[in-house]
Amino acid sequence: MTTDSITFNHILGQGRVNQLGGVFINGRPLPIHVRHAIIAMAKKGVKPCHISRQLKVSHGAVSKILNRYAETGSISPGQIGGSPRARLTVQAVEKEIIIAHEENPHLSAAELRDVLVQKDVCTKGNAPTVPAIKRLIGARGSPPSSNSSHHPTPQIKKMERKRLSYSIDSILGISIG
DNA sequence: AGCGTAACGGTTGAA
DNA sequence: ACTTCAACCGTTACG
Repeated sequence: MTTDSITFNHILGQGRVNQLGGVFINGRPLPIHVRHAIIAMAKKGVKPCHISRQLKVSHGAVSKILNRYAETGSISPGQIGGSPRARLTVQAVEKEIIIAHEENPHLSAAELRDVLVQKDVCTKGNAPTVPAIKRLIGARGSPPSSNSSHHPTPQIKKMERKRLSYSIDSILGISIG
């Protein structure tokens, strides 16, 4: 354990030690395996304080990660640098869309998109486009599609799409494609 | 003792 | 190529 804890953290020279004796890198997210361990232990019913001591992670971080997981279901940290325009975790949005769809299967893609905005999961600016949502909910096993009237797809949508080409829309598109 | 939250110092990545 | 800026990070400290 002792030699394992130091390895590359020390080699890289960025490793710092917190009050609990755990190694962390200031300004950087915790390693993924630590996060996974936190979630796994929480699922087993381990109390947060115990998790904190066991993994040598500050209780503040444990609280934060646990809370994030409870709300979004996402283990990964949020997007750090990048564009000032809202860019949030794809997983969170994807999950929210699925949840919203399961809870309200009758809602249209546009309605689901609005729900996302209302839930503050994303904003009007970064919300995925209707086609993207349709693809997402359609790929999961809901086979409505076919017949009915196809949407006219206004030009403004095209503009938005261009603006969001770097955003979750494109990511969502390739993620589930 | 345990948990939530603000403050603090730090890094990242696009503009 | 360099600087700015806004988002997030985890630790620490306080309530």
